[in-house]
Amino acid sequence: MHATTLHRPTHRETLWALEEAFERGDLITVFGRCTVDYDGRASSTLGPGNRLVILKPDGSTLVHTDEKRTPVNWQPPGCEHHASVRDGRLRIRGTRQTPTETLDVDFEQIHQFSALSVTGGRDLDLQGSEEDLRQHILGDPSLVEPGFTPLETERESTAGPMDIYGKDRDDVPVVVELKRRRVGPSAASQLQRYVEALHRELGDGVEVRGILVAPSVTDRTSALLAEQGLEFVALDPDTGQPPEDEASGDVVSDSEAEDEKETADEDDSDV
Amino acid sequence: MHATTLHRPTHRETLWALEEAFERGDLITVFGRCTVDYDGRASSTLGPGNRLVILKPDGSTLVHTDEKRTPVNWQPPGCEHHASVRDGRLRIRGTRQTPTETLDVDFEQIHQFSALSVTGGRDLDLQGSEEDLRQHILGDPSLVEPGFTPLETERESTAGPMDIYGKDRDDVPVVVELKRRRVGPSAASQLQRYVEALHRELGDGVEVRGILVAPSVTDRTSALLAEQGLEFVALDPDTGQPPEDEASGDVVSDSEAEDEKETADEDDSDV
DNA sequence: GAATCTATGTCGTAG
DNA sequence: CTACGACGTAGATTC
Repeated sequence: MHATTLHRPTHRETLWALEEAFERGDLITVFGRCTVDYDGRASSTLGPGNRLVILKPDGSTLVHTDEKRTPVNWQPPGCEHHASVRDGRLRIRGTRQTPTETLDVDFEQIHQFSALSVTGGRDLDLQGSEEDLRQHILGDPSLVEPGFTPLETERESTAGPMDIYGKDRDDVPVVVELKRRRVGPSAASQLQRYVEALHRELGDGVEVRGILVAPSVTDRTSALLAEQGLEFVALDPDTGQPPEDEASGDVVSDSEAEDEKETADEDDSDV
Repeated sequence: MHATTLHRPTHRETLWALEEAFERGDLITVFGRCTVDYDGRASSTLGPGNRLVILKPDGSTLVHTDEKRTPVNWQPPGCEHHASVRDGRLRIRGTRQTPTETLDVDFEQIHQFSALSVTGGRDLDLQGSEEDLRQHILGDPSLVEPGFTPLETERESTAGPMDIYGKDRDDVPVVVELKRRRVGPSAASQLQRYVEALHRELGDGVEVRGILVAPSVTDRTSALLAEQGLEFVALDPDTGQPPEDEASGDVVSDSEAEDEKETADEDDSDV
């Protein structure tokens, strides 16, 4: 692990440092006053200002201002970084193909340069996804409704793959569409497409049910589902259980507060 | 403008520096070996590794590894930053309400701390958006089809607002849905929802046309549109013209190459 | 590569 | 606040 930092380097010093950092595969940050030009799927220009530019060894490029989670300009992974000095000014260019896109960062002044070696520990363990919800249901299909039997996941149709395909207690085909959060109209339409595709596949005379499973649903979407003869089942992706009624108050255990107290002593400090 | 950097600071030194930086409203970067725990809409844990942590004065928090454009963990704007030292270890916590979410970054080792004052120049000028496409069409409605007359944009319906509402040469109502890029099935469904809503509003006997305008369309979506009696018009959001046939080769002007040559001299350098 | 869908999507805007 | 849709969405998966 190493971290090199240059304070107020010249444009040319930064170019040298960039060359070495590219070579080492470092994660690079450049803080300075710059303009940004992007051209590709769309195009944009950004006037002069102080920004934090991040260059990752996988080709990702991020230009961050002091606001927002999303970079003001960027380049996705796989782009090629290229730095140059023209008329004494540093330019960092990121280019990619398919689609052809170019991002130019032109520096007026460089306040800080850093090259950081970032390695290891990249795998995230995430819970509460749509996949979790599916596992809950496959483990206990009656969560959808008593007598429901899943037959297939990702079953193909002309409208694309459906989340869960199965039959109800009366052997009526059922399409289940899962969403990890409150659903809007697009989810109802998506389910509708699958139901229609199955209708065509199995014959117009065959009944096909469509069930949308999500923690909750908006009013308009609820109406849309009713119109289309689709059903809704409320399930939480974390627990696989029907979500708490919003009227019920939160029950908070006091164990966490005790932990805080235990670890606090005069050597500890807060900001 | 200022930029303070600490090289291999202690956890406690970093805490002090954080306090001052929060106070000043700086953009903060902390590079170090850390673990990350997130709990909120979903929940996740991330084992030890070297990462770049960015704290913005608007409350945004980003944890970046050496890969991907998207941070491995984050907190959106509006969250509150809080730093503390427990048992000699720095913890940075970001919390927000609605929804309740907590992000904890626990440091084993801090390789570098920086506080940067980032101000001004935040306005981006972006071209080639859906709004551009709309302007092209309103300026020359015949781009959709000869005789088309736009009557309203963002016209409300029970299915939500439609991009352009108008009439064709025979006074038949037309819903136009705009997309800035190649469209998939969801766009067809969206248009279908609007057409159905208009049908109900104007009476089932009234003919309503739906036209999807985008640079191109996938095959399955094309079939979906045909089934539903919807139409497609190919237009490029940049030019407002029918997109080039993919068979036609790119015509590249050589002016850029000349520019490069002009500005290149022995003082200039590339990486 | 193209197509399709999920996402702790994020972001803007209207109600 | 919520709802709804756009986004240079990014990212994963499948074909």
